[in-house]
Parts: sequence; C-alpha cells; structure tokens
Amino acid sequence: MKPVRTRFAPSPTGYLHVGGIRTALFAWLLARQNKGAFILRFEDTDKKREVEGAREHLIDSLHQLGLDYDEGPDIGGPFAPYTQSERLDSYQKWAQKLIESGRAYADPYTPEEVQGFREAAQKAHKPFLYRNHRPENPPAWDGTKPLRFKSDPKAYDWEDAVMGQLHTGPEVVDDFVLIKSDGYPTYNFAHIIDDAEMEISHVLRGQEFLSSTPNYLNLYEALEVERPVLATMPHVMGPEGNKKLSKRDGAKDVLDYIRDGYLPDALVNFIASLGWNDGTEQEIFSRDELIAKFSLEHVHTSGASFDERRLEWMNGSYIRALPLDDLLNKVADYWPEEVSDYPAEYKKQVLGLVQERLKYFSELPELTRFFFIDLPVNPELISSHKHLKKLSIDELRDLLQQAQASLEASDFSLQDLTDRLNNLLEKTGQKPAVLFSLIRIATTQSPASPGLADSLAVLGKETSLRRVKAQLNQLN
RNA sequence: GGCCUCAUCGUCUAACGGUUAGGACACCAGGUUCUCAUCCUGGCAAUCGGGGUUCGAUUCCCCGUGAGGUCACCA
Repeated sequence: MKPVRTRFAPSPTGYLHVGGIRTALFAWLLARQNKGAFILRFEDTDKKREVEGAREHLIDSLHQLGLDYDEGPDIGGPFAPYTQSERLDSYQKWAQKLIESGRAYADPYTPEEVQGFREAAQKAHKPFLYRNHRPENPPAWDGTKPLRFKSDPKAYDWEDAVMGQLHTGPEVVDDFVLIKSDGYPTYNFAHIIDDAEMEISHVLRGQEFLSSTPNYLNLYEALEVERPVLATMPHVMGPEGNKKLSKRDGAKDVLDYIRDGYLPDALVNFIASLGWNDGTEQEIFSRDELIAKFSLEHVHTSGASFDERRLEWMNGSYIRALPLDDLLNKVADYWPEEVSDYPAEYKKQVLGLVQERLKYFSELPELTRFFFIDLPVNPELISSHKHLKKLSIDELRDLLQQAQASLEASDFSLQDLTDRLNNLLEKTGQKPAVLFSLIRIATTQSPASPGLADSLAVLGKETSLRRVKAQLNQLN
C-alpha cells in the first residue's frame, strides 16, 4: 500500500474562508488518519493576481487551526521547492516530453483570434472547444506563444472517492494551455506535474474542478504517470443556500473567526460537519475522534450551506466544556480595557460567572464591563422595566434603602448574601422579579447580568454599596 | 445553450427497501426564587413533482422541475 500523501495547494491571492479551509481540513484528516503526510504547496503561477502577504496569511490560518503540515514552502521537505514559481524547470522538462511525443504544440493565434472563436461558439449556443481550431502546421514552440496540450478526446468512466462512478463523453476533452506566453504553467498543467513528482496519493478539491477532470485524465495518459485517487468535495454554500461561498459575497476570513474568539477545535468540528458525518447522530467530535472516524465515503455529494448560528452554538458548547483556568488563559486578550488594575483571581471569578453565557471571546467586554467600572446610572433601566416602571419613586427608594441596610451588615459571602436576599423578600413582601431586578439594576446598570447573589459576591461590599448609593441619589 | 453534479424540517443532518421519517441548530411555550445565559420538559417543522420496479419505497430506475458548477494564456 502506497503511503497516503495529501496536499493543500492554495494560490496566494487572499485569505481562506470556511469553504476553502474545509478542503484543507479533510486532506489533513486523511493524512493524519493514515499516518501519512500533509503537504502545503503554493500555486503562484498567476503573478497578476498575487496578493502581498497572502502566503503568511495562509500559513497563519493553518497554524491557528492546528492543521500542521509536514512539508511546505517555509519548512521544506524531500520534494522541495513547494512553490510553483520555483519549479519552472520541472514544467519545462515535462513540456518538452509532450512536445517530443507529439502531444503539445504552439498556439499560433493571437488572444484576440481565440477570443473570436470563443464568441462565435457562444453565439451559436455551443460550448467553446479550442481543438475545433487546432492548427494543421503549428510553428515550433519558442516560448513566446502559449503551449497547448494536443488532447486525445474520448469518453471516460472513472471512480471518484466521494462522488462514486462518473462518466463523461469526448466532447469535454480539449486542447487546454499548458504553458502561458509569460512562461508560467497553467494550474491545469502545473498541479498535475507537482502531484506526480511529490507523490501525492489523494487529490481532494472542490466541485468546480469536476468538469475539467477528463482533461486531467487525458493528460495523465499522455504523461504516462499514474493518477492519484480523486476526491471531489461538494461546495460550501453561503447562508442563502443558493450560491457557492465566496469572498466576493462577504465570506469571512477564518482568521477573523479566530480573532473573534472562536476556538480552533470548535471551528474544526463545525467545518467538518459541513458535508461530512460518521453515519450516527453524534454532533460533537474531538480532533482525535475526527481523525479516527473521518472517511471520504461519508463525505456528502450535495452542497451544505453555512449557518453561523450553528457555529456560535457549537463554540459556546466548547467554551462551557473548558476548565476555567484554560479559559482564563485563552481570553487573556479579550477583557475590556478597564480591566488592567484587577488581579487575576478577580478576573477568574468574573469569568466563572460568564462562562456559560459566552458564545465567542469578543463578547467578553459587553458581558463583563460592569464588573470593572461603575457604569453611569441609567434611569431607562427602571423606567422601561416591566415591573419596576409600575412602582413610584418613593416605593423604589424605600425598597432600595432596605436592601442597602441589609447589605451594609453583610460579609458578602455568597451564603450570607443569599440568606439576606431571601430575608428581604420576606420582609418587603416583594416578588424576586421586583426586588432582585431593582438591586441588580442598581449594582450593575446593565440590562443583563449573572445571578444576583453571585454578582454581588464578586463585586464586593464596597463597590456594591457605592452603586446602590448612586442609584439612590438618582431616585431622590 | 452544451456538458457535469446535486435534491429529507428554515439550516446541518440520520435512516444504505419495512421507523409513528430520528437527532442537532434556530424558533415558540413552560420549569429552574430577578434579567441574560446554562440546564430540563414540551411544541412547530421535511422526504421537489410525476411515472415506474416491488407485497412494500426517503432509499432503486426513468422523465420533469429546481439548484449549483463548468465551457480562461484564473486557480
């Protein structure tokens, strides 16, 4: 059995969105499952489209998600270099071989002439086939013209590890460009050569390459190289569900999710669940489980649309499962600015109270700000409260003064606070919905907070009473 | 337009000829001494349409319909 070697081969033209990273994830899972190798390769044969900094960005994305690769542009490997623009000699060598065997020829037409053929085909509502215009006596290839593949059109039946048995007729095989007039190979040529030279065993890629696969099969034959296992991934669709997820339509950079405080494991779990499932009702998979259970046979053939709410839920569930100390480390950069003077122990207590409310880390400031600063008294919170708005100022003040008196005598242990709050309910004859809401608003000045006794215990006596007093001043 | 692929709740999906078509997200209602959240309980909600094959079709076949992809010197 040949070793499993998979690759992720992006072009450095931008960032990775969820759809793009999924192909990388599946290739990575397959490699790890089989104790094989996962390879990163840059396909930078279109210099015009290249984006400054994209390489670093792509590498960072893989690192952040924990998709480690064994060979790549920055770490080298037995088949280096792993950047196509540094492998031009290889493409030249294989191109020569095709020329010698009569399977490649120089394209004598100008781009305008080819464009003319294309438009004529379009007008006639027929697919464009260059080979219908194949020149009878092409000039020798001097490198200034495109080099085209001389295809051998025929029908193909082949097995795709995901799609199953596939069939196409000869009408889809064409004379595509191998090497452009600028000397760089096309993707269609370069990736075939690289995959062969790098001994890639499984090629995973998106459905957009399905129609060109027969061309690749034709080229494999002409090159006399063995073809790898082909596995075609369905598209990840946008939230509308009707369009391939794309940067154009605002698909988010996976690094943005990391920045917003999504956990890599949650992202990986979520992305894997888009188009793959182990056949059971399991939803949450650890990374090790994914490696153990992944299989191409269970990758779906239909596209899945990306629902961010489901990702939020999943991330929240990962956050809740985290030991508090781990969570504390991970959220270190997400606290509100006002946090600087507070000791780690205090932050940990606060975090313990909001852990189950956190869907992603960047929510932390809005959830915890009142633990660190006195927010200005906001009369709206009472005037728009469904119970409190019915009470008079005098009633509100009276209730709050009773609470103040009791809290002044408290040691602010959670137990004592709980007892006192219960006593206050009895003494005032008020429902929690009234009394607790009032104290909660006074001490947090926020529409929502963790439980009252918990919050008071963490805030401490001095802060709590200071805020009660501020609220009382406002009620006078 | 040609070719290719796909089709179960709004969304992610389970059911590889026999189930009251299951789970999860979202949503709604109730419970957990207040809010938000967690947790628990309950609810809403799907096999695109039409033909076959079969004792029996979500499942197999055909035809429609719909969706996506592709037809570049982009990948």
